[in-house]
Amino acid sequence: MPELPEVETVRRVLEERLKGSTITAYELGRPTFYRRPPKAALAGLVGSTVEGVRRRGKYLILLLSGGKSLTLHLGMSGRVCLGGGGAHLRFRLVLGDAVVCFHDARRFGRVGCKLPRLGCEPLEPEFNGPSLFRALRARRAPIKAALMDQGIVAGLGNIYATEALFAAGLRPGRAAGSLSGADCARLAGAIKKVLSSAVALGGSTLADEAYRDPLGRAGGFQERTCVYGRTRGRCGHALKATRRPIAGRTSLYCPVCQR
DNA sequence: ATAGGCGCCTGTAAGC
DNA sequence: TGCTTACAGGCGCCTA
Repeated sequence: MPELPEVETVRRVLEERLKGSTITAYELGRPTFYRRPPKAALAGLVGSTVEGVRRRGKYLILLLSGGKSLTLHLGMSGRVCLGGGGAHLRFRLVLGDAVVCFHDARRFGRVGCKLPRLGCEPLEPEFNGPSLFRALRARRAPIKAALMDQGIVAGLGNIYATEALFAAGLRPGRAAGSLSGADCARLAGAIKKVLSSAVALGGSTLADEAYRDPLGRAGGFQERTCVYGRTRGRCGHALKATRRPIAGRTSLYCPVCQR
């Protein structure tokens, strides 16, 4: 599912391909099927030039001329494709010769939404052991739920929260506020390491093929996971699932390596 | 303010 | 073989 590394991979391709292009038309998918983007988000779209593509957490932001911008969220199954058609078309942008399609089978994605309050960008320097410790100290929720809370850290979902907790040797069910400064330093480092390695590999394309970059290329991180999607950990130990799901998600961990 | 649960969705896979 | 059911999960909203 598109998390920070997948969205960042999409961002890089879009920025490279679209920067400097002017939007000549757009098209909405079946409006009875997909909720219409807010009118204000579409106003003045045609004629605007793409000045850059940003990412904030799991949100993509097209920066447009005239101080405008257009946000995209891929949700669970959203895919951005350069050119071509395909099923489940939600939104299409035409920029001269270039065409960008947003396909969204499960309809959890968003176009033109307002950004909610988001926490730290985990790959920025302001995210570190001390800032993570401050953000978690008063929390009683399980650490994994806190990591997937976009208002605390922006961009982590089930895959990368699971992998980061393994890398830091922490169990997903542990109360967030019980982590020491040293735990937080280790965890912040693990998050940066896992995310940057996943970005370098172009994200994760799982068995369901839900994610591919805008040129149709699969990611490579799924082959490097230690825990997620495995029955036996990369460490060689049998993995366990927490007795109850955390934040509604099955949560795998290694009972030997994670304490 | 925080935490937990539900509903939204459909494609895939497992189960009978 | 063909049907039904469970599961996947990001996020907004609701309640306590």
